[in-house]
Amino acid sequence: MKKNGKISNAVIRRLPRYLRMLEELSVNDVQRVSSKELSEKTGYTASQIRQDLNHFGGFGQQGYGYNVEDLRREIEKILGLTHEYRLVIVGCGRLGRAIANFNYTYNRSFPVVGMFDVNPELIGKTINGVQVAHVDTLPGFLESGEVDIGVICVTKEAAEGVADVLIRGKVRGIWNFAPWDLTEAAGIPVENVHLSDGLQSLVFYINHNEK
Amino acid sequence: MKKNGKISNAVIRRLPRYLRMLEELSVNDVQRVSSKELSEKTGYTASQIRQDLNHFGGFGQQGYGYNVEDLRREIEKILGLTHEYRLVIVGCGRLGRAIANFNYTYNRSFPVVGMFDVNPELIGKTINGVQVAHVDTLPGFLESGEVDIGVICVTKEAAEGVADVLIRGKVRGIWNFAPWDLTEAAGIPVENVHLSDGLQSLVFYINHNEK
DNA sequence: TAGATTGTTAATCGATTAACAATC
DNA sequence: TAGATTGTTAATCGATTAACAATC
Repeated sequence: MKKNGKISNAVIRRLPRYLRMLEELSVNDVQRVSSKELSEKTGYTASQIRQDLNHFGGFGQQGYGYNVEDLRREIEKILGLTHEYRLVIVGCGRLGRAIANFNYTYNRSFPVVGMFDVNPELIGKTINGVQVAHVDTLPGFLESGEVDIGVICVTKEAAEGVADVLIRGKVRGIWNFAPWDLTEAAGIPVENVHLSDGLQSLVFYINHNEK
Repeated sequence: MKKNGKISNAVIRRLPRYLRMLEELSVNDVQRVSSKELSEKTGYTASQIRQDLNHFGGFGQQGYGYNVEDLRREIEKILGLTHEYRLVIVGCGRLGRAIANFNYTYNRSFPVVGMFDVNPELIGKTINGVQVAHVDTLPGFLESGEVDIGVICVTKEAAEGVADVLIRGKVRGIWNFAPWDLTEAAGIPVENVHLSDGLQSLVFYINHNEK
């Protein structure tokens, strides 16, 4: 990071989007891209894009723009996507299995190394090559130190207990899909995904869609 | 809406969170709540909460606070959660089925009325009481006019085509889980859910978690 | 009434946009 | 060189926070 100041959350949230656009350009064998072109693709202003990227360093070249491959690699470096992050999924209902599959298909740098549930019908089953184990075995599994991120796909009621186990087991971050807010008081970064929040704001816009 | 000015996106995104807190209070038979208490629960400042709520009207009472039930109902009214929204899910892979199940379990005011796929192995199967049909039958199904929201759970490649069909079929909003940005140029509100964006910013914070 | 807490205005803060000199 | 486009500073805009009078 070039600048010393703290990078705002808003900037960080835009990086994955830049990355997606760059990957697309890369796939299409586009070599260079200007902030103006990125602006058209992302909907952010060209000014904002240049501003954002400059928080981390001068990746562009005056009169030319940005080299697609270089910029992609830089953003990957900034985010830390240069190596794998091992996931355990706790809760193997449909959502847990969907995440497992999603990661297996699109997100190869986030391998699922363990899956846990309490349901005897699921335990022992193999999902994308990973056998579901009982949650009671999770603390022992975490002792291996091989887990980076815990994914919580259990009910609201069970979520807090699972979070505790994951934190005690020293995972580095939590991706929480339970409808319950795990605060950063946890001491590790937490990404709370509230699917129905998004659906509810969609409903607001449906009802206020002037036209 | 009391005030005439446009309500900012940031405010709308906070409403579902307020609603969640109020539902919890309601379940616990709490009658009244102050902006200060809501502040502790949500992490937003009391000032911001009062500001937010006042965009829509004076729901509180000086010296007392807010009546939990009333406020809950008001926010539901603002969002438009006073009646059902019928969903069709396009793409019945694990993610589509997870959404179906999620809605079936937690979101009873968003009934899934149709599920569609192209995979012959899935067509005819019943998921939470809904039979999966071939996507080719989707335009006909939409003619009934009984669908409010289309949920896109197909691959990136197929997403645009599905969006076209949904828009032509006059759904009122789209909930898009495909890793592709459907712009609001669609003419109807769209909620793009990019699961991996969240995971990637989590990784950033994992790598920059000072402590 | 006194105490509490809202509704609302004003102050502050931060993020976005505009502008342009630097330079490839 | 001339044209293009960045990097960066300054201006603007909007959102958040602070403060307090209104009032239950």
